[in-house]
Amino acid sequence: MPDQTAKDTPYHHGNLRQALIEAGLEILEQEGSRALSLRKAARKAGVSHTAPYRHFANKEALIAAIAEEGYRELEARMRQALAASPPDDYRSRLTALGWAYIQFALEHPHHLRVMFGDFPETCQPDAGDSFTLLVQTIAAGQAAQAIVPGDPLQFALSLWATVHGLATLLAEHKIPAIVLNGRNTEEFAKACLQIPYDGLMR
Amino acid sequence: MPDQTAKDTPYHHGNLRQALIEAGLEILEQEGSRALSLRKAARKAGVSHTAPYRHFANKEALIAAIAEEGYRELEARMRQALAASPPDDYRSRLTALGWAYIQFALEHPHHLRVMFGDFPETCQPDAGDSFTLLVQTIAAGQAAQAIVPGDPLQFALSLWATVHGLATLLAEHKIPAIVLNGRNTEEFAKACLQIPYDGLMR
DNA sequence: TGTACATCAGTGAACGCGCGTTCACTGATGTAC
DNA sequence: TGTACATCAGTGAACGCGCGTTCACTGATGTAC
Repeated sequence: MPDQTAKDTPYHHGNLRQALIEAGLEILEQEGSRALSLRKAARKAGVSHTAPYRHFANKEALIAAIAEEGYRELEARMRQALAASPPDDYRSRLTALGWAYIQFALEHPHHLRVMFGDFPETCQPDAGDSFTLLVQTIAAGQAAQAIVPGDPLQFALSLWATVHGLATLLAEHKIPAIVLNGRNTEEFAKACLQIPYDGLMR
Repeated sequence: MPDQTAKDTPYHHGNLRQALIEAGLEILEQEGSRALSLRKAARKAGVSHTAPYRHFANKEALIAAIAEEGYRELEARMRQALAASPPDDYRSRLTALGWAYIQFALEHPHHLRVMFGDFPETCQPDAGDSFTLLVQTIAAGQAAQAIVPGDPLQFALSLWATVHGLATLLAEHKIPAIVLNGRNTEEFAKACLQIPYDGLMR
């Protein structure tokens, strides 16, 4: 085992793969996805610019790993949000899911961009699990007679679109100030989510 | 006036600014936003790579012009969609607006990306006019007692988010195949839009 | 109608940069005996 | 417990590339007289 205290730059990094992913995430947060490069991630991890090739076949592979990390984080947040909301209030439960998604987007806008388009075919929709979470919540709501009958997949996708759209528009600051109307983001986002619950038409 | 037929590469291009914007759009469609460069646009327009600086201060300025072109095109499509739908059926009118938006996204996914984030602070939300179109439609629907009372800005934003989310998810192929369930895109998208009209909760 | 000249549009060489990827290499690690 | 050696992780030089931007320039245009 190398003496990490005496010589704090051991030849073997120890966990370079994860360190590169985290370096990539930092670059993403600080400089955006266009600045993300293998060389910069290596530099940030304190390693020569060819070392990443021990762990990733090429640049795309690093990006894919970063995207996967995002899917995992997003799903974890959504699970936590569900766990923390009242078991029988499906309106709250759906809102909690949506708000968790939006919070992630606001905290990591560039990460979200890597996950959903921006890069080539790299990132497959591994968002599957978070989506399943939403479908299950809707199905449970239907079983409890709290949600209208109908295809839960279809419902889930419509809600997902609303939340995803809201998340990206908020994260990119594309919401006109007039609409926000002085409200904070949470208040505003949750108000937007109410609309598909109750419906617009009469 | 230069003899364009005898010598078809006149020294003066004529309308280089617009030609560069169109070259940029072609690059966007064919190779995506990461491949968009001033030099490539110049090459495509058949001009030296420094010529663009006569018309754009820098790369960002070209990108901003391309984004603006997109806002204009999107607004035009939405206007046409409104004009072509029954004046008193607000459900149809809203769906027409949404479907026009989604069609634009499907035909020009990379253009949409340039318009809504992806690039730095370049692109301001000049989408204002298309958004206004939506707000007005909702307000008219309320005046006609077809739409529930409430802040039309809030309603518009929620619908916009749904449509925008649907558009980006479809354009990036992030919709799980199970959800599409064999339907074509139009059918599917319009079904998604019905949900905020009628509401999920009961 | 013809000419001088200011103005404008486009040119091409040059700059410095960071990138992805390859290659032959060297240092560290751990396992078999 | 000690040593040989295969294996693995990281190095550093080198490649070729396309990029944004600058600069002094040249060719074309149109207007004033």
